Amino acid sequence: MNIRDIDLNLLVVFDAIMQTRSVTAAAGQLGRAQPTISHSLNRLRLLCGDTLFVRTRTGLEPTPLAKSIALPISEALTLVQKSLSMSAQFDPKTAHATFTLLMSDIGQVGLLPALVRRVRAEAPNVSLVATQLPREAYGEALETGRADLAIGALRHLTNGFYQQRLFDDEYVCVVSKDHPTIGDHVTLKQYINADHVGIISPGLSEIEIERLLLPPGRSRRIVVRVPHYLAAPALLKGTDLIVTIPSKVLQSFRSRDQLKFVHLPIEAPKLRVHQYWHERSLNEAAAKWLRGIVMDLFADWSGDELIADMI
DNA sequence: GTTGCCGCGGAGGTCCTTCA
DNA sequence: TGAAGGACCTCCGCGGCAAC
Repeated sequence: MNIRDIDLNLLVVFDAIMQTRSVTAAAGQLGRAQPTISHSLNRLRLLCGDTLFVRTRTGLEPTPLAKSIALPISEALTLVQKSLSMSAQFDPKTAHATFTLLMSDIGQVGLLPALVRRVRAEAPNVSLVATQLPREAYGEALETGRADLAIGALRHLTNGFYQQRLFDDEYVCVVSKDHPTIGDHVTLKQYINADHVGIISPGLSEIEIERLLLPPGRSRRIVVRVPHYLAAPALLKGTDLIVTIPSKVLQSFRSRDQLKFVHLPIEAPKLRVHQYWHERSLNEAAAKWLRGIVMDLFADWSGDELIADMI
């Protein structure tokens, strides 16, 4: 028997006759005419090479073959029905799912704890995987489904991607508390002449950051580059280095007592943090639920409640 | 790759008859 | 009484093809 010859509706008819032990009753159950069900049964008989049901005084009695395939067919139909309805709706209370989120290390420290608490409260069988990829790999990860959501300032994600603003942040400078030349504020001359720590951010490239923060034609001297924000405090202590970071990153540093922050010497545009997803998951119920949770948690987020937990 | 058109085959419906 | 099946009709899905 070739699976291509099987019409799923024939299995539905078989299941209905198995339940009712009657062609007429099966027709009533399925909303079809009695001859229709009879025709369907006939096609099934030809496909299976078996009469499947024989008439007796008490109704249609299944043959041994019909009895042997009844349970697998019933389970298969249930599975198909469940699978189709699962894609259309998502019940967080009962759903088993794993979501992969792309976010920076600081996102994992600052944003993830609140998200985990919320997800565990609403969806006990849902797991989260937080990971960080090179900037150029974010798009492909979302496009192929290796990741469900990305959080950050990922301005390079445009065609085929959707975004939703979560909160705004601003850049600040951080230096060692005993910095030899920078006191309570930093001048533009001091900022440009200083030796900088560069963060290899998955969001904005260094060129984009320079364009945002510095007057045209000016550049910073970066003497050390690190891939994680959390590496910055150790590099700053006892040195004359300076790092430019979003203010919420500063709040996430556990040991801030040996550091001080100063405002930028120029008026820099706000850093807009969004959640990003690919159009493939635009209408997926599970993905919509996750985006709703993230939006609910971090829209106009101050971050204070999270920082309070960490200090 | 998508869309629209056309022809064909098959499934479903009704009506009716036959049979167990 | 209810299942099976024949005759006939309608409708719909699918494949092939062309155009974009």
